[in-house]
This record gives sequence, structure tokens and C-alpha cells, in this order.
Amino acid sequence: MSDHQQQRTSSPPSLSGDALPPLEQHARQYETVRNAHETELIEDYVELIGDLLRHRGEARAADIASRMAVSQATVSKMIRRLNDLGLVTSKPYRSLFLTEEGQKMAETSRARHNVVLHFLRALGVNDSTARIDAEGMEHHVSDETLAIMQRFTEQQNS
Amino acid sequence: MSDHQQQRTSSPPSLSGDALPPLEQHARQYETVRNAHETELIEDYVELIGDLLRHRGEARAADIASRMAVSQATVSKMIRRLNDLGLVTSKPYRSLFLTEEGQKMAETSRARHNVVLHFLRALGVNDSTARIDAEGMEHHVSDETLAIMQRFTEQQNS
DNA sequence: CATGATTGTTAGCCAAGGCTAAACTGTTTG
DNA sequence: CAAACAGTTTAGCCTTGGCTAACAATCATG
Repeated sequence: MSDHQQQRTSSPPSLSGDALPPLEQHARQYETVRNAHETELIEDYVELIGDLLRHRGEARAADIASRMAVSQATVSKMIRRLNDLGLVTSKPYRSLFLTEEGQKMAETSRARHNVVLHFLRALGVNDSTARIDAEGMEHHVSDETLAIMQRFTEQQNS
Repeated sequence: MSDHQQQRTSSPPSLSGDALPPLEQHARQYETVRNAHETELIEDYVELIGDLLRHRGEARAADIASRMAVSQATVSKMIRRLNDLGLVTSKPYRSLFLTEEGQKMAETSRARHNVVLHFLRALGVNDSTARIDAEGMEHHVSDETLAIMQRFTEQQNS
């Protein structure tokens, strides 16, 4: 029953990089990320629906499915959820529309997305990489950071 | 409720912001994000275990649970998964250790995390915000962008 | 050294977000 | 105008990642 436990011990903090954040703060970090994950997908759908409406005049489930690379059944299920959340109005077998709340969310998401995307390009990231990274990052950037990104981009472009 | 469709219609692309990306590219963006989500949590656990080992000499389930703000049962279940994936070795009721592969993952994650964190600080983001944002962003930053962030940070600090 | 506190595990529940297969609707066209 | 096809929905399944409650092991300590 002896403890093993490689005594790799006593690692002096000075040699082992940044210290652990205080417990409370650390916990808050993870919680924030978990919360973001809950809304992330919803926002992506709403944003995409908004984009389809703006660019195509309609948003069909099939388009969403192919753009998201997901099955139509998955989209259908998600639409019901969006409906229940009061973000879209849908009549069976017809195009979707956003409720007022949905439009607000789409607008906000699109704005965030664009700030991040333009920021990455201003930083010097290749366009197609920037698109991919922006898609992943947009939901994890605080308002504070977003504002800084925007300022940075503007300075770069002047 | 029936005022459908602000006829914002026929939106000329020039007025409606960036065009939709070509379908294939668009689909790849979402796929990349979905894939990131699958490994994200795993990496967070492994990274945290690595940090606990470095700073404390041991990684107990209770510590992980409180730092992640998650129940012990959740941690216990996750540890079995990490075990199955060959990332940690665990004997019941004992501290965890990382396998060689786990250590590699922890190292890589930690490095990414630090690059993003230091980049955000160099950009001018407040420390506690930077920590939160870094936690969320780290899994969505491509190698290309990461390299650019690192260069930027170094220039800033010179 | 017994016992209570702490820590870890197991069982069983739930929601989210995927999937395929099958059923249904709407549209196009022969 | 009927049949075929494209689009949509439903049913039912799976995995992940949470949770609580009950139980088990370990550890401190009176």
C-alpha cells in the first residue's frame, strides 16, 4: 500500500511557470466557458438564419443543414428548440423567420463575429484561417476584449 | 405578431455586409468548431491535472472538482474516460498521474493557453478578463494564429 | 483503534446535440 | 393529374457531460 508518488515534488513555483489562479477565480473561468457553450450553438443557428434571410430572402432547413454540415433531422429538432425559445417563427414545410428577439440576437452575433474576423485579418491572419478561428472564438470573447479588438482593427486600417 | 418580413428584401450584397462564404468553406468552419468541442474538455482536464501536479505534487479528484466547479461524481466519471483514453493512470482513492501522452497533451495545452493569455494582456486586456477569455479561446485558435499572437506579444514586450 | 469527516465511486437520472430510417408534404413534370 | 423527387418532420437510438443520492474507502484524531 505504499504510496508511490514519484516525488517530483516540491516543484518550486518559480520554476514551474505561472501559479495556479485562486480557486474562486479558476472556478469562474470554467463556469464562464460552460455557460458560453450552452448558448453558442443557439447563436450560431440564429446568426446563420439571419444571414440566409438577408442574403437569400429565405432560410430553409435544407440550407442550414448543408451549411452546418449536419443532417436535416438535426436541424429540424433544433428549429423546434429555437421556436420554443421564441427566437424564430416557423410553419411546417415553410421558410423560417426570426422573431424580434431573434433578430436582435442575430444582429449582435453578426457584429461580434465581424469584429473578431476583421481583427484577425488586421493581425495578419490568412483569410480562410481567420474565418475558421473567428467562428470558434466569437463566443468566448468578452465585451471588453471585443472593444479592444475593434480599436486595434480601426487603428490598423487608418 | 403578423408583420412578417420587414421588406429588407432583395438585399443587395453591397448593402448587406459580407457575403455568405461558399458552402464548402462554411461547412468546414462549423465542423472545425464541433471537433474542437469534442477535445476541449479533455484537454482542460489534462491541463489542469498537469498544473496541479506541477504546483502541488499531486492531483486529487476533489481539487479538480472544486477548481472546475463541478461535482466529484462528474470528475470521477471523467477520470475513467481519461484513463480509457490512455491519458492518465489512476488507482482508486489515490492521486492521479499523467501518462507520457497525457503529459505531452498537458504541455501543449499549457503552452497554447499561455500564448493566448499573454497575447491578450499585451493587447491591453485586464488580467482577470484575459484569464476568462483565454480559457474559452485557447481551443479555437489555429496554429497559424497562435504563431502570430506569439510574435505580437514578443514585439510588444521588447 | 474506533469512529467521524473527508474523499472517491457507483447507480441512475436528465438535457443537448448528433445520427439513420421511415413517414409525410409540397412541387415539378411527363 | 399522377408519379417522382425534393424537402421536412418524426421516431428512436447513441454519446457526452452534467447532477444527486447512496455507498465505500481512507485518514485523522480523541
